[in-house]
Amino acid sequence: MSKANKVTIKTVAADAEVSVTAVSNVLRNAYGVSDAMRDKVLKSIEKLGYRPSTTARGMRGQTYTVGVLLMDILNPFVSELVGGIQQTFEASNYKLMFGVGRGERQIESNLIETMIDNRMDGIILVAPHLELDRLDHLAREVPIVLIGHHEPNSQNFDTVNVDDVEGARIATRALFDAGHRNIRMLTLPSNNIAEFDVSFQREVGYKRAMQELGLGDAIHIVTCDLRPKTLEGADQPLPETIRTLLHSCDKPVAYFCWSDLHAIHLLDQARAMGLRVPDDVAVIGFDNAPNSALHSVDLASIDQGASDLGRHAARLVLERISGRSSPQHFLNSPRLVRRASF
Amino acid sequence: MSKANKVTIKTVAADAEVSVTAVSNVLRNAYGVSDAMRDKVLKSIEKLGYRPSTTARGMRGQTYTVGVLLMDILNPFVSELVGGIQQTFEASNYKLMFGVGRGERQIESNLIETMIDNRMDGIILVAPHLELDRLDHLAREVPIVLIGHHEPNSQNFDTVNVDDVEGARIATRALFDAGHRNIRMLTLPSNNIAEFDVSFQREVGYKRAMQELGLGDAIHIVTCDLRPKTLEGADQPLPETIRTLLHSCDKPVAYFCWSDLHAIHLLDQARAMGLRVPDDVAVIGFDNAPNSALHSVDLASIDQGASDLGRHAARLVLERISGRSSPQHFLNSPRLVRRASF
DNA sequence: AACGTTTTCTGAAACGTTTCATGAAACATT
DNA sequence: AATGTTTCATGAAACGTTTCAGAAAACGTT
Repeated sequence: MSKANKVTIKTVAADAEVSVTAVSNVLRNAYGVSDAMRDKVLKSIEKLGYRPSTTARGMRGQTYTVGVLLMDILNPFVSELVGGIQQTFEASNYKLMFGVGRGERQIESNLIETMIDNRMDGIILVAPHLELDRLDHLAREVPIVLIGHHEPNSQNFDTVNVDDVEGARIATRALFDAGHRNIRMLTLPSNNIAEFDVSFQREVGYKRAMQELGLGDAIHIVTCDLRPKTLEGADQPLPETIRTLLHSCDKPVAYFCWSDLHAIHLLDQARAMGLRVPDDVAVIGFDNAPNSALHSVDLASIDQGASDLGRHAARLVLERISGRSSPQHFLNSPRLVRRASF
Repeated sequence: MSKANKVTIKTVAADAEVSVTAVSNVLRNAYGVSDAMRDKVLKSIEKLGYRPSTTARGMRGQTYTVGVLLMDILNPFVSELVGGIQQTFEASNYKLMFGVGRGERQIESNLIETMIDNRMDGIILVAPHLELDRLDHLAREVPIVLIGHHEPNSQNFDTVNVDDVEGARIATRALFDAGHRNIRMLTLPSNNIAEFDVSFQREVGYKRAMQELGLGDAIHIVTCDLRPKTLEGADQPLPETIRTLLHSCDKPVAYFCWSDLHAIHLLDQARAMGLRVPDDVAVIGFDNAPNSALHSVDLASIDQGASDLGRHAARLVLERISGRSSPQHFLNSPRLVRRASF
């Protein structure tokens, strides 16, 4: 590829007739550069179209790059989140790079290692499947902020979440207030769930609400897996499981779903089976995905304020990069978006 | 953060009692290392948990990292694409890093620069809004493969596409064969569209099919913008525009939509307005998004074979990294997925 | 005028790799 | 036994930054 005409910090220094150090100082607007100096250097940089090499920077100082590890790319929650993160970063001079973990521990771990190998200045992890000690270990190497992962007592990294317990409570109570007593929760199989997972926290909220409503004996949690990652498409709930579920349960029934990912399919299958919504089957989901607002879906859902979460996480990681070491744990308030599904 | 115990290539060399060069050679399995040497070194690497620093590598040789620039993250087509890319990369020892351009030229350009600053070994661009000369310029710095961007004669980079013209023809003819004569196309406003864009190519295919079917006089292309990027959520078509569209046109009408992104909303609004599908309004989309298969959507669509495209692009970029310089332009065959929407 | 501060600037070392030039050892060919 | 060829191993230079230690200049204070 390219050859000679590579413009480095040396080229700039020569052109501006100053030292290399001076250019570096201007670049990082370090202390002790005169206005005259800055002008000269900036002019040369502009003229030559100079861009500092991130790899070279990484050898000594910062890379001005932050890594974001996403579990899966098609989750609508993730899209909104990313928007929030980007918004905050636009105002900074840090760059964002993303990794896509596809929900597999091994890939996630590799990606985090890669980010560290790239000397990224900080890392935002979205709903990682990693244990506390592993996270603590990583946090010793690089500032870490978690989104969608509950470790409210961790000392070495920050967390940003919606109050999942409260969100589940709100949904469950809303179903109750609408007259439902046969209220179930649909979530992921427990073999994939740990206490720090959002779905676990939502189960806690559901159970707590049921107790409070005097329905402790009616607590009923059913599970439905996502389709195995085919790499051919998005994660989708297994439609057969959902059909069986709907066939086998007494009507009327109300479902609080851990995610719109499931809720939309539940609603869809219910309608396909000719069940009346919300009279026979009522549903409230979680995440308020864009598709939930479609007329032919019309799914009520708990909104996390994902872009808010993204903005907060971005702010926190930038704070940590500039020195903060005390942990912060942010909890957003969930909001019920009412639609005709209950 | 971390302190002394940093394990570098020197540490490994010392531990294995060999030269630094030897370790480097083993790492890149270069020519001329004895089995004994390799064993010793690998053992030390394993023991010490050594990982080469990508930034340091970038200073001289390769970084073993490939960048992927996505336009927008929530497009279902993108998700499938990424799956395909990742699948191919798993077998290599190259890593992937993603950038999200949100369809804005400025952000896209910055991200590409960032990837070059990071000395990435190759770049895959998904539907970028960049002109040929700019791309040619970039291709001199780094191997480039484009997905969803038609420059079939470019000499300096590869392209990977579905045959968009043919896809549009298939859809248009399918509507014709179903008895429709009032066949329109719904696409993006032309101010955002260039000849290299997939939507432009689909327009070409639509027009060509109409000509072939003797409906040249009935060619009718209508446009609908996507919602301004609020950063608060996904791109969505403007519902008002779509409603106006449906109100104002004679029925029965058939729409070929440039993307399911629009088609799903068109279908949704049609049903919300009480129009009969497919008798009053027939629709065929493009991309075969996962949601199109929902019972309450049931949208026929042109499938691009996105994961195939991803695999091809990945292969091509790896080939270019290992030296190929002649251009390759791959065209996938589109496939109509029949559903009740027409 | 002498002295201490502060500001502004610089050369050189350091970061962790890869690559280059070179040489020693082993092997093959006469 | 002498000579060429391959294989295997190495020390040192190079990559493009940041940072360290310190010099020169400007400024304030006595």
